[in-house]
Amino acid sequence: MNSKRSIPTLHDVAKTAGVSTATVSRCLNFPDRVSPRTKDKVLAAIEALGYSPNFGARAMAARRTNTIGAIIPTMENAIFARGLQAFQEELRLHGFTMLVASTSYKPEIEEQQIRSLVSRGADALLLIGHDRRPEIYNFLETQGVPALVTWAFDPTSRRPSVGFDNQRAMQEMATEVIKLGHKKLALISAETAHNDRALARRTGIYQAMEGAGLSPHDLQVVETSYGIVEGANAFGEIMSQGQTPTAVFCGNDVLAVGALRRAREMGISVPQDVSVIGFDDIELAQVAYPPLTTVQVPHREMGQKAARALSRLLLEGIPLEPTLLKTTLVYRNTLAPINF
Amino acid sequence: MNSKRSIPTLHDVAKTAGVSTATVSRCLNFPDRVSPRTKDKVLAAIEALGYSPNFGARAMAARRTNTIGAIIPTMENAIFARGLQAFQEELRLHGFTMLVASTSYKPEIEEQQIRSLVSRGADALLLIGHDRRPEIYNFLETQGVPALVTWAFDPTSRRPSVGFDNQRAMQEMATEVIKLGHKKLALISAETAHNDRALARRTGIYQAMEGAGLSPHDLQVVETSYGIVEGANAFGEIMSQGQTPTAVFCGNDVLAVGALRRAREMGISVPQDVSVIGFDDIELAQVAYPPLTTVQVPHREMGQKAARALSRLLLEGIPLEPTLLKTTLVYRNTLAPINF
DNA sequence: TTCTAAAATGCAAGCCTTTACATTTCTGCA
DNA sequence: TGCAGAAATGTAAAGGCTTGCATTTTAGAA
Repeated sequence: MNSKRSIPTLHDVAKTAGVSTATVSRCLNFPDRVSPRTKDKVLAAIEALGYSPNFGARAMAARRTNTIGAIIPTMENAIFARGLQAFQEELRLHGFTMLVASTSYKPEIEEQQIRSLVSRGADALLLIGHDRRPEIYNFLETQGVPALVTWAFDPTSRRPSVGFDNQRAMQEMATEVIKLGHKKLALISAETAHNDRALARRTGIYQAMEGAGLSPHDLQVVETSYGIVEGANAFGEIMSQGQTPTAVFCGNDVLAVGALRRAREMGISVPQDVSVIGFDDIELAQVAYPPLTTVQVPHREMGQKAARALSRLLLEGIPLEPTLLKTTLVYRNTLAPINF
Repeated sequence: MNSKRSIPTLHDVAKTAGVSTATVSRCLNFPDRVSPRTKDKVLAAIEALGYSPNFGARAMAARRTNTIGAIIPTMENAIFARGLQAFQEELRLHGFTMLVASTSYKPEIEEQQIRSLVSRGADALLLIGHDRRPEIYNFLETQGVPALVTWAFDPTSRRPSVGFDNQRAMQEMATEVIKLGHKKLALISAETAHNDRALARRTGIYQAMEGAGLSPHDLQVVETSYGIVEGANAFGEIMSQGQTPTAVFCGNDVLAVGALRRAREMGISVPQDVSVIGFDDIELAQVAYPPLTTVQVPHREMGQKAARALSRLLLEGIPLEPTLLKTTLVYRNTLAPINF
């Protein structure tokens, strides 16, 4: 019986409170345009009926959903989980809800997800990295859905982003490493195919090498997918070649932790025999043994600022501004000078 | 000019394709109820116009949003990130999108978020744990929004859940620990106030102790909030008392990793001087040093099964069934017998 | 070729809220 | 008390899609 009673509508509330639907609507959306007496009646009716506004109708009439979509590779990567968490918390403060979709790093899935979230009524989108087909950007434009790029900052791109300069950050780190005397280098990179962040990090190393007069051939690059085991295998591969490097950069901390583990298994001491450098500074980095030298990225700050920028755009019409966040080199125990 | 052109509607597509709106709609929703020739025309029109269905209208007309809400404490906790990731992936396979909200472990925020997601049109909800006010469950019922509880399994509750038995899992682990000769125990617990999972885990230890004839007084309990540092501090507190335990249970792996770290700082050897036991088996546990003995929980499986159950309910009307998932004891290097 | 049943398509009524505009009710002052 | 202007409230249209039902087209059998 209870379950058969249909869901109460604005109309029911209006009838119960003895007012018009317009008044009830105003009560909800502009409480001070309504007299206190009426407001009380209406709120009582809402309470009594257990009314909750119908989302579809609301979205249609108001032409907005107060929902923002976020499309990331995967939440299992702590950097995205952390950033999204901050993003969502900040969004909530401004009255927005977060829709989440993931791509497993596959561009086709990302396209689908973008379309899906747009047709799901997202008022705006958070995207990772700049690298996608222009058609997608066009689609977003015709649909009138603004998109903000994060986790990357490309000064040459005209699309606004809230992020950090992957290339510069890695270049700084590599410069320090080279200063310590390292000349034979390796990089365990995430797959660069559709990942401008991974690409930028690699480029950063090349630039540092060039600046120090090293040949690009002195960097051995292995690309691998994401995961501790994958990092371990890549490290194993690198260290079984003839010419072993003295410093191994890793595209992210997870790969680095894998490298560390394989090093231990192979009886290679870090940093005595080889230095290992991570990227991101997630929790894992400080828990790893030995604690990992890495590049600290302000993931939470990024999520928060992205949310703020988007709310301001949607609520006040303030256009998105490119925002560059700072990264920091974190020296822990996996990097040592070459003449140890 | 381009940007001024308004967003195309179903009607525009119908006109362009020379068919009725009903046909276009069917093309989108029941492709095989439409002749191939017509379908081609319509799809071409959709493509040409860059049409994407209006969500609000769709939701209103169809009385559903194909959106499922998930309300978790925080994505920064890897167990939830992992579970949600699997949840979202599976949801996508069935055509649903995931709305995410987080509570920071605060019941008031959870209530708000539940209301918020319901009014955001969530067709169903994923919730963590059983413990919440009956009013909330009533609200969900009047709104006709089914909710599925996860991360917990309470055989006495009539609400369906897809989860595991926290109490039983911890009891099994504690029984093993006691078998190894440990008699003085400690527990670094997550806050139990609004967390039935934490409570159940504690109860599990008490039950194992009772089964082995130990007094409840032989378990020293410290409650703390989530975090590595928090775990470290709790461990420090426990080990500075007169009566130090020989085994320290931790409510989760993160706390355990903190304990491990503080142990090292204090010069306490694990497991020689004291055993440390985690819960969850997240990545951190295997990376920790020494690798952590813990309880493996099938987070991904849980997310996936929850998604399946909910899709089946929404798509085919198959009611939710309580589903109990198995946990496993994972022996690594932080647990040793007492007469080491 | 004609007829019938099935398949494809069209028509039009909702779905529930917001909001511009119209109307009524106050409030305060002359 | 009467009146103007402000405040509160009401009326009704609009918003884009789905879907039950009606109609047309098609395919296959006679």
